[in-house]
Amino acid sequence: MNTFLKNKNKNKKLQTRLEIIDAAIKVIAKSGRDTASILEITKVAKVANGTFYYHFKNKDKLLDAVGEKIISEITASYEIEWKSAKEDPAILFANATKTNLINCSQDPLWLAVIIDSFHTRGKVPPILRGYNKSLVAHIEFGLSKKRYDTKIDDNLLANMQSINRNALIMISEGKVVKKTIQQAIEAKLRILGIAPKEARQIAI
Amino acid sequence: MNTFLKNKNKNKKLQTRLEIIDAAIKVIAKSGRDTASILEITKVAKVANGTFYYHFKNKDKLLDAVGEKIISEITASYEIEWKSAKEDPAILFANATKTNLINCSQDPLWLAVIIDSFHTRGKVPPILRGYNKSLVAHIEFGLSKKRYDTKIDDNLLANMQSINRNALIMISEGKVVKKTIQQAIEAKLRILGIAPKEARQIAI
DNA sequence: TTATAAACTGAGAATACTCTCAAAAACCAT
DNA sequence: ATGGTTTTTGAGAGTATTCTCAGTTTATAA
Repeated sequence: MNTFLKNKNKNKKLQTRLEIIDAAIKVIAKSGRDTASILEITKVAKVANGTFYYHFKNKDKLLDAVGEKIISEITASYEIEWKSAKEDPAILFANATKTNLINCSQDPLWLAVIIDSFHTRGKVPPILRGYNKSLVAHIEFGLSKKRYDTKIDDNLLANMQSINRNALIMISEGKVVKKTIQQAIEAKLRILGIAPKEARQIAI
Repeated sequence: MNTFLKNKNKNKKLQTRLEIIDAAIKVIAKSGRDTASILEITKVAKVANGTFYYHFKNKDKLLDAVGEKIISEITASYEIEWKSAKEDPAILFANATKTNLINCSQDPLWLAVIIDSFHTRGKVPPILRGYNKSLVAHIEFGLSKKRYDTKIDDNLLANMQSINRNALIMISEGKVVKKTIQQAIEAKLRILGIAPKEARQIAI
């Protein structure tokens, strides 16, 4: 069998795989990761139950794939030049938060899955894994410029993530996106040690 | 049958009920609300599976009872005079937060159950229900004294709760209690609009 | 001691879910 | 068309869970 055939088959296989992932996103958005069943996902994807197990070893692997898909969609056109030394770190950070929250809010289904991924015991889902690294870099940049008054530790990072999460929940419940994002930015900057009034200025 | 007998029987019934609730707390602390099974709970409580259904209509009712038990334990000796008009609202709020977090940390099992109760989709568990009311009262008091710079809304309350939750998670993971509580207080005051340095002073 | 109501028991019915596997279908180079 | 390979199918084995219920045990008033 030549390469062409192999690619043909690969594409077919890939397409079914993607259909299953899309169905999973729908079902997870509705019922949450834990309650979502393979049976319902395959029903939505219109494939047989066994097909699922041809494509994924188990439910965990599917959840990884779902997380990776959403991450890649969200971060696709998402690059912040936080290194540009001239800019105010607080403003860079505000912009990054805004971009991030807007990207997450693009699709109600992603929003639901991302929020669901915060409700996690144990293993951190892939959706959340990459986030801390860039967050730390941002905050370190601000600290190096003496812009913030805080220390970086797990507690701080958790609080930053929680503020994002709460903003996303508000958005998913129908609150005005722009105002909600402003509130999130203001809260985060205040925790970092920006003066209350200035934090509000930057957030607007 | 006279009252005495009825009371005797009631006590016996009550005791079994309490044993089931205690077992439930152990199992939920280990596996979380969703994964905890009646079967395992009755095994830990050393009663037959059927006994559970003699005492509780279903798992939901048990979870309510667990929440109520923990709440009542935590709030037993817990009364803050936030009305005392002479005091600084920020200091009162700091003390309330401290008391609350310390109370929650008394027992690792409660801690685990309370943290688990934050990981919730849908219906708010009873453990969390009462909290917002006193939180709002505190913040309103501070606003009336022009001490804070913020507005009260769902987002603010959610952020306050999240900071508590993150502190409890840190404590349950072995972080130093005192320092963790200080960080939580500092973060909450900063979000409310207290100047960064002053927030740290109050938190210490 | 006995009668009676409350409390408890555990087998099993009903349901739901994950995952396997032998067989069928689809695909495509020849 | 043929044949070999990949992909899909769905029945069902295995497991786990919730909840019911007919029958047993326990406590105690009389």
